[in-house]
Amino acid sequence: MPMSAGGLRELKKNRTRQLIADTANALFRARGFDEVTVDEIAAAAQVSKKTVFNHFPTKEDLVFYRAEDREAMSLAAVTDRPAGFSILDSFRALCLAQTRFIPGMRRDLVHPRSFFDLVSGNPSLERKMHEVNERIIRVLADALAAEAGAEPGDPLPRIVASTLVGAQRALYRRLRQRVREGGSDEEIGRAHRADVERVFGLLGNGLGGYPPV
Amino acid sequence: MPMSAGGLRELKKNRTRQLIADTANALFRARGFDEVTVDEIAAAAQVSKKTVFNHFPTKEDLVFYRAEDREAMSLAAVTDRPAGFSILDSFRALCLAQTRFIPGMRRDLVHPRSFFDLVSGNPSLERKMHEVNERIIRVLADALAAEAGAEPGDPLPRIVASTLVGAQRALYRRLRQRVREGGSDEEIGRAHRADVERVFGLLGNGLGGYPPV
DNA sequence: CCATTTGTTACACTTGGTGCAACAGTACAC
DNA sequence: GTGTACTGTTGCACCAAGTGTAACAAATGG
Repeated sequence: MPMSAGGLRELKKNRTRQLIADTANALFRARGFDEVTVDEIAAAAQVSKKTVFNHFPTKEDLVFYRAEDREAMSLAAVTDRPAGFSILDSFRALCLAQTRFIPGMRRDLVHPRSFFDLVSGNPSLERKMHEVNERIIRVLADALAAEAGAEPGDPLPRIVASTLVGAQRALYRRLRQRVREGGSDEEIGRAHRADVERVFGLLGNGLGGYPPV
Repeated sequence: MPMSAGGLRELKKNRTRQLIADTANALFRARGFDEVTVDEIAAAAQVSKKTVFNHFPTKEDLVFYRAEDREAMSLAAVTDRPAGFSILDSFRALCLAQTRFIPGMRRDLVHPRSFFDLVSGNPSLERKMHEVNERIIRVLADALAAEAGAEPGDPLPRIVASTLVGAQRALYRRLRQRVREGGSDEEIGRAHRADVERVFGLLGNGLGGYPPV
């Protein structure tokens, strides 16, 4: 009989998975994505190459293996929102809360190769990132369609989803840029909140007036 | 001395390029993307494998080698619009004009493997498509930022660009779906125009009220 | 006709990724 | 405990995408 969780087998499997991911990312950060081969990763993690690919279907997945978190958060902003909150409100709240990533961003920036540096400038990793993004949009769009009771094929849910995720991403990027440029948490937080209000002001009132004359 | 165009060498080069692309796409349509190797393409086009990769950096580029067209069209909607037209107006016009793709869609649908079938369901091609898309968004965002006189790092142009391109894509998909479901050009055109108005109505008036209660 | 440029080729090589059969440790039933 | 089914890991052979390089051949310009 199969057992789903809690067993010793499951535990070891997860350990192996984590070990592989950690080993790989340490190597990537030290030397860059393309400069590390899967054979090396396997050797460093003392595991066979086949095992690496058993856990991660592609080399890129070794970098993005936590992408589900972001997906879950975006989705929760839709499904678990308090009564009276519009979806736009929820996403605004989600974006305002991005300031909690500031410490992590600061930590990331001291690395010789930040996570961002790793991804940006590497075509295959950028592709993978867009893929992850697109998946989030799709999931969100489905949730929106369900809530709106949209008929199948209705393009609106997808457009709204793509807009919201796009806004979230752009604001995240902007925030990281602000952190990179320096300043206290308070200053950055204030500026970020202003960004969020500006963006959601536009989204709330319509794009027709953009750019302003 | 180098010569940019018109020479015999240039001509032959373009011929080779076209030949390779045509041969490849014919094979892809006949048997599917993964079921055709680059070696086969090279053999069928009577060209060396290296030559294929000289013209197209990746196998996926053989499918998307016309992507620049879409990019140019989206960009023109911003830069070449008549006075008094907002960007939103231009994109609405661009989306309304999508009905001109209906004949092409009809032709595509009779193929054993339509272009859409080729891409959808193939992870690497989907990734490539998202990459192309993201590039269009970036180019458009830059144009928007320039026009709006936005300061560097401003997230707004990117968000607007991502929304507009997302809308364009979703409406295109919807249109193709309508074509697939059948109906006269008039019926489909009418339905499409209604879709466009609905979408741009929402974008013009703000997303706050979505979904309606 | 000669010299230069440049697209094409052959070939060896690296690397990501798969399929398969064998192996080893875990789970479980008795 | 012991046997047995399950499942994660392994080694290995193999495929295909993509690169580097040096040689080749056609076009260009003088």
